[in-house]
Amino acid sequence: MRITRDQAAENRARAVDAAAKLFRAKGFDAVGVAELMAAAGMTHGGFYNHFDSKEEIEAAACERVFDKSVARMEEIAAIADADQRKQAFEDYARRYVSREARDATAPRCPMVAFAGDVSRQSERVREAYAAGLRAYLDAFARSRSSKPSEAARRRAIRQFAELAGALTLARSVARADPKLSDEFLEAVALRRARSPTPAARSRVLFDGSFGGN
Amino acid sequence: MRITRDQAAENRARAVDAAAKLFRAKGFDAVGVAELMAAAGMTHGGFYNHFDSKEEIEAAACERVFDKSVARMEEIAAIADADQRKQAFEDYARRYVSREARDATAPRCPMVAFAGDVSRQSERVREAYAAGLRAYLDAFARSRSSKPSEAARRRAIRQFAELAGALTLARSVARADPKLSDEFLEAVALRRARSPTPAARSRVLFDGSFGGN
DNA sequence: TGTACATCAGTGAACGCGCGTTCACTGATGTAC
DNA sequence: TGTACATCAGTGAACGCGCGTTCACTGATGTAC
Repeated sequence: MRITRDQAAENRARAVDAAAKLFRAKGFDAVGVAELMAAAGMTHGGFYNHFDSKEEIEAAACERVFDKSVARMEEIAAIADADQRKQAFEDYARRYVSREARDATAPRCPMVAFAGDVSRQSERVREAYAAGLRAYLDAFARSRSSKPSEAARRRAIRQFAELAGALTLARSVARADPKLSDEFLEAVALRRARSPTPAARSRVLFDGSFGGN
Repeated sequence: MRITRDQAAENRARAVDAAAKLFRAKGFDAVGVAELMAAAGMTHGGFYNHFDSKEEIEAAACERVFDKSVARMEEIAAIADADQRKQAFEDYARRYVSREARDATAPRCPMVAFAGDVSRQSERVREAYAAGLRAYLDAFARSRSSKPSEAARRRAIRQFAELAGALTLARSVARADPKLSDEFLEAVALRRARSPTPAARSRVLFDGSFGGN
């Protein structure tokens, strides 16, 4: 039964949304076309009306995830007042390594979700990922500092590597060793604190889990 | 045709070795039992003489990879002279984010190879991974500093997150954007240099690629 | 605006394929005497 | 030490299953008059 063009476009968008979430949660290869279409409220047969292959929805979903992350980072970079921007950035970083971010089934950060898998995916997906990472990192560096320089960019890259690394490692042992997992989050969240009390430590992680996801 | 017990034990060990390499290169799910056995010079039918399931060889391979990494880290931690130990540790860190490490098909570091996938694997594999990460991180912290303290451990964790994060990110865009990939390696390798010349930069990355893999 | 028909988004069965696992079989090894 | 037989590591065919992809079909939509 044929449906309206608008309805068809909505159906495609729902499939990409479902893919964005499922791929982040389980990885590209562990999610089948039938599962994607079912999550979008359809059956698998119609998949190829919208996409020429599974590869295409992988790339589309990857772009979708990056679009959201980049938009969020751009918002922070766009804050005119330097102090306010710094505050917004630090809030972002604190939430990035919060328990809530770690315990989410599907990581919000495209790098945490995809970095390990993407080099084994098709060129199309790798290109979408690389373009996304470039845009994200640029916005990240601009959010951190208003004066662009090589040194500032290197500091931004190092800080992002630290954040993404810590969240990835914290997620990797979240179930098997929750205490070790917490250590990864705390070590990064407490970056600037000298010798925090246990209370301060849990406050940082608790606050980090607030403020939306 | 029956073979000697020693030969059988060797065959099992070869299978685990092959698995350690193939799983690091392609991830657990992308390597089949038949491929593992073929890499060890056998056919797939005999697999269940050695392992009760694919899960078991995944856990065994994970342990094997960690054993090597932990042993290497322990060697550094065991160096009595503080200056020599510091030097050995810095060499290790520099090689960790070298181009050679990035371009290796199978990452040597178990965290870089497995962190993204391990939370989706069976409990057996997750436990093997968590035990390995605990041992590795302890040795890493001891290599960095002889005076154990909470703060020193947090610094060690942060540095390891930075190293593993940078290598993971560098690998993720190695083919699609080699320049961006280099930036991740350089930003971490040049950590202590203030404003390095391009020559110094490439020297660091070049030296980093020496000293064995 | 109303009618007639071509279009095409979605359905569900079917395809070939590779996966993890099982199994009957082989024949040299390990063991009992 | 020599013989007889049970053991069992390795082989390769076969299994059920889920995957990505294809296809004949359906029927409301979009279009031409």
